[in-house]
Amino acid sequence: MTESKPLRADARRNRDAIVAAARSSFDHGEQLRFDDFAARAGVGVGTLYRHFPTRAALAAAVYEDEVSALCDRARDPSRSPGENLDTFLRGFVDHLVAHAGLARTLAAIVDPASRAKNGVELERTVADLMTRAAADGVVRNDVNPEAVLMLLHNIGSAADRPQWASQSRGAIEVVIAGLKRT
Amino acid sequence: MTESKPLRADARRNRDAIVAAARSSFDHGEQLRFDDFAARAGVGVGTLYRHFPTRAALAAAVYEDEVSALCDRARDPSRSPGENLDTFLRGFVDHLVAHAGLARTLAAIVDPASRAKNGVELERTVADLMTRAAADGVVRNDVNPEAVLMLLHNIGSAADRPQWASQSRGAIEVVIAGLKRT
DNA sequence: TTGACAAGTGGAGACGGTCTCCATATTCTC
DNA sequence: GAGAATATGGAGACCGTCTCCACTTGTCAA
Repeated sequence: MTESKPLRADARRNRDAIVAAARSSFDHGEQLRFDDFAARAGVGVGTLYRHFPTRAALAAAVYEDEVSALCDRARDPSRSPGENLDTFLRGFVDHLVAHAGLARTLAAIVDPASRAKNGVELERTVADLMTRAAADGVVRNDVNPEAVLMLLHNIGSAADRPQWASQSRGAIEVVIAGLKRT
Repeated sequence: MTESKPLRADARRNRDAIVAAARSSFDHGEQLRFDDFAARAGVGVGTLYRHFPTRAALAAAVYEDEVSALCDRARDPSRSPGENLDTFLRGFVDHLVAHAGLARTLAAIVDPASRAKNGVELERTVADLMTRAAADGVVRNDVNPEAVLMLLHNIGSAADRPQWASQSRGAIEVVIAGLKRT
């Protein structure tokens, strides 16, 4: 929401270190005491609490970083719009599969509000990729981006089913094929 | 599972008092410290922990009592089988509506295992009521009890939607009507 | 009834995770 | 480089959770 003040250099550094440490231990499926995130990041507990008053706040920051990283990689000027869309979708699923522990942890901790907030950025990204690819004539223009987003969401929220990894890759290929102009 | 040893009289009394206290505070939506359940029941913490090692264990006991009470009231010899079935179904929903807080709390705490365990008793009761009513010729005999149970289950798990109470009563009337022999 | 043993009790206090507080340190601004 | 603003860290307060055991109560055979 409020992007407010620019952080002082050292504060920014510490914040980033904390988020990185949290991301890593979430990803490994570790169940840490909240204070331990501080130790992992090499900062004091006070610093941890100033930046992230609760576990959920920390998880939200990790989640936001994940979404941003994904969205940033979405547009590569050296590729065609159609390739960008395909690459993004495959990359999305690959990322989820490679970090299933992270996906599970975030699904369990992140609260609906920040989930929704970051969903907006994702939606904008997908919509943009689809619009460009459609303008280029390679994908259909009668598909709602939200429909695609819903499919992605369904893939993500099934992260604890057996066979999930292979099923996900199969599913995203179906989506990619389904988007192609016939 | 293991019904094991019969409790000593005082132990039984204490256990019942704890469950009653828990039921009451769950119902009121209170968020008590675990130790406080003991105080409410007028027993020591040690007694609470011996009977219920965890919050989930306590919730499971409350849940079991609820289901048993519901099932016990199911068969009234002074009524016809058809009336018994109708009464049971309406009573089920009335009970849920009257104790929405309890339903919510139990839904949040009770673990799937004990949910399943008590589900069996419910299913037996419903199946029995339906069989008798069908033998009496007042309801159809081509409906699976599990289907009815599924309808009941969905009613219970929607306990926090707005309009839930009136929608639930409407829904159960549809079920009752739908079961009648045409 | 009573004695003796098993069963059950209560609550002080150990334990451990969460969070606050503030003297000190670092960065920023001019 | 001085002063203001900002950020730090970690000792220890705080507060639920849970254990432990000296003591009480119930049970039952005699």
